Order: sequence, then structure tokens, then C-alpha cells
Amino acid sequence: MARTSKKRGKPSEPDPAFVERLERAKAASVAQLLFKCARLLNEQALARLDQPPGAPRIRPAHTSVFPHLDLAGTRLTELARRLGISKQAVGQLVDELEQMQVLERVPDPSDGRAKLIRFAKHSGASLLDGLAHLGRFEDELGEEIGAQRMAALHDGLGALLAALEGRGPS
Amino acid sequence: MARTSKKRGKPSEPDPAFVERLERAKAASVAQLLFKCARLLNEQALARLDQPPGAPRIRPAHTSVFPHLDLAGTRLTELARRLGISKQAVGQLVDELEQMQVLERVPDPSDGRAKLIRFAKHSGASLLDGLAHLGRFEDELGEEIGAQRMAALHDGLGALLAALEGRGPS
DNA sequence: CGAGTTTGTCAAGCATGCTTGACTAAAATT
DNA sequence: AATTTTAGTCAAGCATGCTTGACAAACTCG
Repeated sequence: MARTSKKRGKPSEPDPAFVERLERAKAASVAQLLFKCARLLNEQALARLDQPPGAPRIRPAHTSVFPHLDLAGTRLTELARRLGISKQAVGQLVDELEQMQVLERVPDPSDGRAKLIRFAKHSGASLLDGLAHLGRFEDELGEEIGAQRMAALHDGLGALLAALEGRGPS
Repeated sequence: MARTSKKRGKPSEPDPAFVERLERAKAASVAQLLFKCARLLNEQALARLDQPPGAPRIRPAHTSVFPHLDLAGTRLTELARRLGISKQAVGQLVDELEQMQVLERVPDPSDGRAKLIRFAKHSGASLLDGLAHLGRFEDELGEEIGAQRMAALHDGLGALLAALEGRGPS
């Protein structure tokens, strides 16, 4: 970092309007924080599960499914609608989670075409235990940064999400 | 939702411990909010630029570079270090941004090997203007959810990021 | 019953955002 | 001067998380 270099005459680059635009471009601070946090949070949360390296692992995309699952079971199409992605994409996620015995598909008694997707109530589902453990992770972080801040974060994110959903997709 | 199905004797599935684990697994609320917000924010922010469909576009990964750029220019290796990714990955991002005339590479006068990466002060850089416009997007969202909440969000995310960075990579 | 819709699946493909490995040229170290 | 380190690049590859298209079986409606 030995910036012993030259600055002859001019003080580098004065250009004021340029610098302003530039600072603007750099200033996506909340968005940047959001990204980094999301990335790190996912990363570390999943690292906690320390799953076998070779076998199919639970990946970030999988976790997004859980909050949309009803206890009684939810249809694939409904899941796709809630997640805002294609049925096929959900199907793949469910396939993998089923293989890991985290979820299970049962035929919908009220519709022969449909299947209900729900948590497997399989006793050996240690992965599900691991997932539950992830809730703890959040609690820990809450302790670390303070419950109040965590609550504010929850509130702010909720509002932000509402604002975002309110504009984009229309 | 017409749950006309069978419930003989038992009220569905009483299994209390199971349900608790399950709710835990579903309860990654802050993390889920974080993800959705990050995704939507990126999506909508970039949609604002409405760039030509055929040509190389600015993608989410690009924007993560800007906050780490010094005005005087920053070396690729330093950028890679700050971003926590490989030099090659940064190189590719810079390549693309250079092609779009958003950034430029200039030889580092103090080191013949190195190049300084900085914003192109090219007059026709309408893309940079567009990027600056993204700052406005955040401001707008701030107005929508309230400046106070936005500040709380900023604070909370900062703390969360610090907590996350403090544990993981060690 | 027959037309049309809906549910889930099979298959293939693609954009993104990285990675690792090998290499050149310039600098620093000895 | 010889060796080692550092800066950047070239090339290839891969995991992730989707997509679109086509389809069979089951349901709904006329």
C-alpha cells in the first residue's frame, strides 16, 4: 500500500459531477448489505448441517420450500404458485427432499391426479432435526446482535418485501 | 382446502414433538425474508435499467463490484480479496463491465504488472447514469417503508453482517 | 360421452457465478 | 544474475437453480 506515486500539478481527478454519479453507483448500501447477509446466512446455516459430502445434500433452494408447506400437505402446483417458480422446478426440489426422507408424497384422496407433499414423519429423519436446528441458528444470531435489532430487522424486511412485491409483478 | 378426508378417531396427527420440529424447520423467518428481499430487490433494480436484450447486460454479480472500487482505481487482486472470490472471477466481471464502458483498466504507474480498475469517465456512459439511478431506487423504497425503518434495516443488516463475518470464515 | 382443462412427470437446456489449473510478465528477494 | 513471488490472463469446467416443451392420466363441464 506504499502509495509513493506521483501527483503532479492536479489533485488527481476533480470532476465533480462524475464523482457524484460514481458515489451513487457505489451507494447501493442496503441492497449490498442484503446480499451479503443473505449469502453468508445461507452458507453458514447449511454448513451447520455438516452433511455427508458425497450424498445429496440439502441446498439453499430446498429451504425455501419449507415455509410454504402446510401440515396437512400441499400440492405441487400450489407450491409452485406460492414460490413463484415452475412446477418442474418444484418437482425437482421435492424429488431430492423426498430422496433424503425429509418430505414425502402421498396421493391426494380428493383428486387422483394430485399428490400432497408434506414432511415425512419418518423417525430416522435426522435431517429434519438438523433443519430444526437451523431455527436455533437464527436465535443465536438474534442474541448476538440484540433481540431488539433482530425484531427491527424482521419488521424492516417484512415492510421491504411488501413494498417490493407491491410494485414489481403488478 | 376442502378437507373432507378421513379422520378416524384421532384428530389428524397429534404427534406433538413432530409438529414442533416441523415448525422449527419452517421458522427460518428472517432468513427467508432476507432471501426474498434480496432476490426481488436485485431483480427490480436491474429491471429498471431496461438494457438492450441482445447485448451484454449488467447482471447482479456486477453490482457487487462497485462498492469496492476506490476512486483512484483498485487492483484486480485487491478487488478479489475484498469480494472474497477468485481473481479470475473478478477478471471476468471486469471484462464485461469494461466492454460496456462502465469500468476501465489503466496500467498502474507504480507497478508494471498491475492495472488499476476504475470507473470509466467516458462521457457516453449512460449505463453508469443508469447505475446511479439505482441509488434512487433505494431512496424510493425508503420513502415507501419509512426512513426510520430503512435506517433500522441498515443498522440491523450491518450488525448481522458483522456477526456472520465474525463467526464463519474465522 | 367427448372436449377441454389440470396435475404431475420426463427430458433437455440454459444463464449465472463461480472454480481450478496452467501460464506470462513484471517485481521483489537473495 | 538467479530465484521466488506477485499481478493478471487464458481456458476449461462445474454446481446451482431455474426454464421450456411435450406428455399421460385424472378430473370437470357441456
